[in-house]
Amino acid sequence: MTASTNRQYDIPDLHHADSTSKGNVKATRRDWVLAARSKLDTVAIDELKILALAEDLSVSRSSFYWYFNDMAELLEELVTIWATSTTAIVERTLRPTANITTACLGVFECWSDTNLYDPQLEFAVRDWGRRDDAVAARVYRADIERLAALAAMFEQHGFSEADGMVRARLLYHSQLGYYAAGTEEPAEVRLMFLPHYLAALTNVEPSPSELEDFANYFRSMQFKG
Amino acid sequence: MTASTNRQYDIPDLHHADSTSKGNVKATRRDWVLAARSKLDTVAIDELKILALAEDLSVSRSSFYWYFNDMAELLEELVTIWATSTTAIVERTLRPTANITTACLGVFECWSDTNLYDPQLEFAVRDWGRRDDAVAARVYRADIERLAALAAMFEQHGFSEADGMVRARLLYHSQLGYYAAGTEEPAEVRLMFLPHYLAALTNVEPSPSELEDFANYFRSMQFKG
DNA sequence: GTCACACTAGACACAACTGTATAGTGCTGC
DNA sequence: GCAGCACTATACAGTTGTGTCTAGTGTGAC
Repeated sequence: MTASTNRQYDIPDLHHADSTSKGNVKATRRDWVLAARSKLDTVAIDELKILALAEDLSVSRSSFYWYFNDMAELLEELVTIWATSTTAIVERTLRPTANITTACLGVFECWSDTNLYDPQLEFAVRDWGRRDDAVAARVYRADIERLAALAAMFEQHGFSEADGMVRARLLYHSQLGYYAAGTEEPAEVRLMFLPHYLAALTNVEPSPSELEDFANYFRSMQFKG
Repeated sequence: MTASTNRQYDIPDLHHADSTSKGNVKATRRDWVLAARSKLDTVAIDELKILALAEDLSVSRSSFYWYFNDMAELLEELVTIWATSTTAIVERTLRPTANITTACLGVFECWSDTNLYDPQLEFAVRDWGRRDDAVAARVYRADIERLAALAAMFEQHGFSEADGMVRARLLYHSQLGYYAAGTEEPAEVRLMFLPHYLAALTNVEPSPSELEDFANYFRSMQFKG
């Protein structure tokens, strides 16, 4: 392979507007990653083409090979980014909460914020896993971890082990299924269904103030893109 | 991975064992379709290659062009096959049933039988829809139709319109999510969770005899693979 | 000002795949 | 037993993608 591994970049949070104004730079490593992510709405993750990304960035292909050895390296970075969503979910299941309703609403925050959980990337990786065993194993572990965390959350609020697991699955799988179906609804429609969802999931009627708090949070997120 | 696949199979509805024993025939149109379907575990539907299928069938590419104008025509056939699953689901929601539990169990029959509902094909088409608008529109209509049928089923058993819709979504989306997560569990494990699922979905405890009947049906299906 | 560094352009060789054109090949029916 | 239909093999030209190599180019440091 090429020896072009001179990087100073550090993607991790992918923030900070590029201060890389030095040299003859047209596309940064981060630009390539972002170009890849935004291509996922028209191309499967394992069918991303260097040429196509180069055209999107108005740069020649050779720029790519400066930052990455090959496409596999870029894809690895995408999967790494995807993996952070598991942390976000698990973190919320561990928050101390007054009741199961607010506990669930805490998790729902993830589905409100594409910085925490990006459905497009989620399904891109998941689809890839359906064809690639190594990716499938990582997706599998993530699912196990998420479900275990959610089940523990239900148990924490008095549900039996089996019942907690089923409700964890209902919550998680129905959310996955919601995105799998590609449902796109206005925020207000989603909020309208919310109390019924919560009631079915928790067996407890949510209180108006709980709903109100979440609705405010949810609406505020819609504007941040 | 050899291609010595002398099949006698019969997966979907397109039946009738090929009486085409005439002439110099090595691969029938149906063989091409089946080869495509069985490739979906390693290749995205819109990335199927004629060359690869030909190798699987131990036949030259030109055979393909005798049966199809191009790959688009084969894919159209796959989507047509996929579409039959909607009919299977809707048909079951319309069956007269004594209570909501048996009504749900009727629908669950679809998830037990890959002739009625093939998760692999389902997600292959769905993934494709995520990148192709025309396919997305067909998937969207199928989801609407399935959800409306399920919601009507709940309403038929006394649920309010909003509650029926939410429970229809929970049932359908959680099933989609279950497959999206690629969960593979032994039949007995799935049956163990079943009563809890039903209770959460319907708000009614299922009776032992209802569970028993379904378990027998479900187990019998596992061997037909 | 000029030099080195960090990056980029363009060209080349190669591989995979598509669609078409042409020349078979082996049952089946008569 | 042979004519013809239904299908198949092989060859060719064209497209799209990859990875590598070599020769740049603009900017900041000195």
